[in-house]
Amino acid sequence: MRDFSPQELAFVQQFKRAELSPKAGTILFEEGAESAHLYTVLSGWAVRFKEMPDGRRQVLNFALPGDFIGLQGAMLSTMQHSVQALTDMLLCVFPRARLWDLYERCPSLAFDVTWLAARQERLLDENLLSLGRRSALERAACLLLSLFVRAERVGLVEGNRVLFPFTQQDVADALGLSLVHTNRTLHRLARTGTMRWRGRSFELLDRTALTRLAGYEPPAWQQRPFI
Amino acid sequence: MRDFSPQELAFVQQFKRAELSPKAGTILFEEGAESAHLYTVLSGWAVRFKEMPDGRRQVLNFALPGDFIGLQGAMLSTMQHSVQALTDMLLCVFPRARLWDLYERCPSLAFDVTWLAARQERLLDENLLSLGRRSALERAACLLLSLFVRAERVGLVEGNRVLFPFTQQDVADALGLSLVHTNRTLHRLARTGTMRWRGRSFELLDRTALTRLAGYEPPAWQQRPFI
DNA sequence: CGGCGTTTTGACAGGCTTCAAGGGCCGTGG
DNA sequence: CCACGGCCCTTGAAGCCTGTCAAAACGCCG
Repeated sequence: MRDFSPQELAFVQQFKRAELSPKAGTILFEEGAESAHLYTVLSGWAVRFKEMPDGRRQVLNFALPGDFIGLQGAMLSTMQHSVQALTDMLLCVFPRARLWDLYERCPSLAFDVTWLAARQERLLDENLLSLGRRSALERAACLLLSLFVRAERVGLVEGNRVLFPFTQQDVADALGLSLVHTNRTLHRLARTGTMRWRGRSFELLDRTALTRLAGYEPPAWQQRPFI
Repeated sequence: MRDFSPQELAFVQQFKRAELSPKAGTILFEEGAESAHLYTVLSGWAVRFKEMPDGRRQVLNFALPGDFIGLQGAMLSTMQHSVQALTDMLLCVFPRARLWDLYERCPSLAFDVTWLAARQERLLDENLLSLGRRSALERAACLLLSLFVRAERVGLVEGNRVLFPFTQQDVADALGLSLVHTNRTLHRLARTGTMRWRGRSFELLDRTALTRLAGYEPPAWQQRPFI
């Protein structure tokens, strides 16, 4: 993510008790449960989502390498959302109990944690705008573009292709649409010639046009500044 | 919010350079601008919202006493949303440039900042579920109930009444609905006998029933734990 | 080859939006 | 004191976007 000072590095090493390699499909956190630690995603994709008693499901967002998961649970006792691995993953485990130590002994890392939280909040804001005010087509364009850009940042894009490890059902749950309508919308989007998505492989054909369709200002993807 | 240690108190005093008393309607932050400081709400209400070029507007959430505003701007350079005062307010000003000092010199307060960010994120998650998966009636019930509970926490409720300082247009923009449909929905909700909202005065008549209508688990409003 | 999860397509119903206009409240000014 | 304008709330009607129901096609894997 960024260069660490030797001191920070030592500290991270000390915490980095373990790594975890959950298989695709593994539930990493379950709504309502207490979480003993939080994770940094080293590789792989995950979904963060909520479910209602009657089965309705909303995807809150996706987690990619470099993202934190479980911070909410660590700060506020129980988790109020679930997280599931979409691919095989590699996670860096961070014991929740030692979060306070981190704040006391390594303020620069504490700052990073808050920075990640703020970045996450910005993503959620953007999604909120989508669900509340964008049409189905705009939403789809917006989501796919956003995921593409994020994937690009962490080097998951080759040429103009990414492997999207989720189904149309996942996309539907992220867009707040029905599966059927999501399918039709994706086809409509494909017919604009701005992108292609067959199987699991997504291809960006015309970034400017897709951006315009999304009503989307590509959000100059902030890098963590050096304080 | 909680009891401070003398040390923390001294630190806060030192930062608390100024208070600000914006009038209702004042824009506190503007989308796209750099922000020089962030605020803690001491009293009054504000809206956090985003706007699209064509005028569509989505309110992201409301800020009440005890909430932070502007953290995103402080951590990630430019603001990507606007904030407007709904009432006359009293704000505690915190210079952005000194945020880092706080992390270095007062970890317990730094921890609080992150805690607030996590709480905020949880609110956004809940809203996301509303916009994506709840019907208009459920959304309205959910929002009103959530605002009532938050107002209750900070002592703004008398008996079972609160003063909601926003218009139906604001609610519509929060729910992601049109003004017309929001109006109809609010009437439909009133007809269930679970609440009343005339003028600016909101009255909760049947909390359990309204909760059920919202498909809402009242989210045990976490207090900040003593580490 | 059979089975299951995913994607696709069609038809129809309905929730929500849009357009339009009227009503109520309140502060301002003549 | 009353007329006026502005903002907010309310109500009606028409139509579109999106949801639901249903079924078939596809692709993958055992």
